[in-house]
Amino acid sequence: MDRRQKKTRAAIFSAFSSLLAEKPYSKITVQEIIDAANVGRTTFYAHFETKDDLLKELCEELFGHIIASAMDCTHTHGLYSDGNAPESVFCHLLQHLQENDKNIIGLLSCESSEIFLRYFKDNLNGLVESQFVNQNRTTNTHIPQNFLINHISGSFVEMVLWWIKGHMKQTPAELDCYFRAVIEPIL
Amino acid sequence: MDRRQKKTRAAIFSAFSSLLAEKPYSKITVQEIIDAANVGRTTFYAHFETKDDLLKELCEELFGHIIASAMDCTHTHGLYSDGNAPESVFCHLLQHLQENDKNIIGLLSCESSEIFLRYFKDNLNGLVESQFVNQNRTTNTHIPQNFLINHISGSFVEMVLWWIKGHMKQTPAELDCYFRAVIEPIL
DNA sequence: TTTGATAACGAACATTTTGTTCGTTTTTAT
DNA sequence: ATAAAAACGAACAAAATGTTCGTTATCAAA
Repeated sequence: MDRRQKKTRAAIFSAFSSLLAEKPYSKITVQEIIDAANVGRTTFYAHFETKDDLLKELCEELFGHIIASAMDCTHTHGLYSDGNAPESVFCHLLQHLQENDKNIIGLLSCESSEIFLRYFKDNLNGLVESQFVNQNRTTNTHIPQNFLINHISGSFVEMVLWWIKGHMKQTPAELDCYFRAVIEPIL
Repeated sequence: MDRRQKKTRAAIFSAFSSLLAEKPYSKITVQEIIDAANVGRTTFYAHFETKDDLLKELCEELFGHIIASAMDCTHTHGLYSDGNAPESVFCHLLQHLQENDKNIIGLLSCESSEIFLRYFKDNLNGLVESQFVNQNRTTNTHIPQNFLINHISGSFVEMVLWWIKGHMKQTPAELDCYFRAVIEPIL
């Protein structure tokens, strides 16, 4: 990709993120994004069709990154299969979040966080599912597998939201411990 | 409240709900709501400040109803404290949803369902919390109580979403059974 | 270092949406 | 029957959207 394109793309993402920190998504106008990013009106529309499109692309950049990294992680360690190794996927994810790459925390704690959470969960669902099918599970056969998958990824995302809303007082390891406590008993 | 006010309020809510079934919240204009509801522009703005305000009021009407009814339910039965009575609060909630009063299912299955889910969860959190404090719990003291509260209401809401997205194949009793299976082990 | 391609730019534009004002008509509650 | 209040519609300014077009600046590759 052309260096200029990368630059404006980054500028728009950055401006958009900043704006999200101060006002809800619905109140942000394209004009404001343009001004904050210091790009021409035409340029904005050359990159993104609409504001919604911009949001979608930002999410893909954000979560594609994190989930891909977690995917690698699951190749070596299972979901939670091998004892209590701190290298569990969920702990890995939490650490990744804590590093706050691309200001993901800012976005997950802004007024419009639900939008991002939904993207997050959709991506996570795929990851959890891919892990589940590789596991030969014996218990709880009366409960649909995709119910469990949904429960796990849903709970995780809700936990992350709780964590961030409480200003991230806990360490990833602590959180992981909590999460184990509510998930492992049902596996 | 004046009969005329009730009528226009209902007409606007109804029109808004119908529109949500066909397009996402962000793409719905006040003009469309006005046209669908057959009310004057001035009238709309006499009732609601903005589209967001309309959404908020609708949610309050929807969930205030359901949660209040569930609150009554918790006075007789505890959260899940008394064995496996089918009259548990969660089962009650699910039944209430299934009745589809005020087309709540339509709203929870539309493209913009996340918005409603968030309101739902916020209301539910209060309900779960009020039940928790009345319980003298002994186990899992190392896990923060509000983590558990968040986990329970979060999981419930995610389950409801999963249920609706799968076209509500399960009965409320079945769902309640699944939910018990993932929640009771940690209580 | 030239050069052809392409990205960014800004000004201008029609169109849509928003939110408000005001005078009139209709409906309500008493 | 009547006074109060609600609904109405037309008209309006202001703001936001999305597109066009000709110009300028930057890039990548020869």
